[in-house]
Amino acid sequence: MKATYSISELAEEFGITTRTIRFYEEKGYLTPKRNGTRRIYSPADRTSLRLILRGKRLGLTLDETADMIKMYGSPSGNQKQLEKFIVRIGEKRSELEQKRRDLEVMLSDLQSVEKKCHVALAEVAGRE
Amino acid sequence: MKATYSISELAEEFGITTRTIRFYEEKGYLTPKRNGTRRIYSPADRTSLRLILRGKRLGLTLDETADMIKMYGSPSGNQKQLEKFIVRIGEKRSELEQKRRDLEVMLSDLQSVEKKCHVALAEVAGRE
DNA sequence: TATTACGTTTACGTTAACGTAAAGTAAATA
DNA sequence: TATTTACTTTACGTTAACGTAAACGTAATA
Repeated sequence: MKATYSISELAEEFGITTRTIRFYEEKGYLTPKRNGTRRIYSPADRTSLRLILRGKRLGLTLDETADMIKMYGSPSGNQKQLEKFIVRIGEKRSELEQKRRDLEVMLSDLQSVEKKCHVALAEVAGRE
Repeated sequence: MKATYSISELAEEFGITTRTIRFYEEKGYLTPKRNGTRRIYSPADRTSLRLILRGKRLGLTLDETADMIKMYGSPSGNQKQLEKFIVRIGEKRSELEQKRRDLEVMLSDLQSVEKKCHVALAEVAGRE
């Protein structure tokens, strides 16, 4: 497990451009250390980046993803704050569960189309 | 089951604006009939809209979703076309399965945070 | 030592997916 | 008949998430 990463290493690993990584920093979603003028990324930075890209794949905005990343910190605060926080978690969860339902439907639709395809293929093959 | 819908009926049902629906038509993703100048939506149009919004929730672009909708038609063509089509379906499926894995991870992360919250709550409650 | 590789900042450009506003039509209702 | 109510077209505006290009710095290599 490497201790630090350059910007182009991360860009290559995740299949994105360095511009994208700098953009995330510009917007405050990443805060790498510097060696002189060069950016130095820690494993924690790398993890943040991974989470950002995961959120992106699921159609979350950067703000939404940043919100989720914040949630991952260990929960603190008084009773009221904790209770509010639990409510927020519940809201996020139902969003994600909706997405999961959408996914299941799409996947099963795809599967049924694939079956039809194989039937049609057998049709064609049977005619030669 | 209604036979036709007005634009505002659909907008209200799906929680979007009429502008959004007109935009989808402008881009060719919907093609309602007309009664004079008024748009008349069939149940099939409504289904298309539902699929578009489902894709949107999952972070698909309109083009990607339109592609998927096209796939849902009954498959036709010669052997080569069918085989190519099956490959495309497989690609789409692995995309969606990646999304599903992402979702599962996020959901389980959320759940573990929620547990921590309840522990913290018990802590606080035990102190009064 | 020249040049290649990798990095930097600054700044304007682009695209998708709508928002918003203006100005008009057409049917239903007071 | 006057006025809502619902709908229309046209057109410019906005935001997120980067792309692209210019001009420059620095460190390793030929």
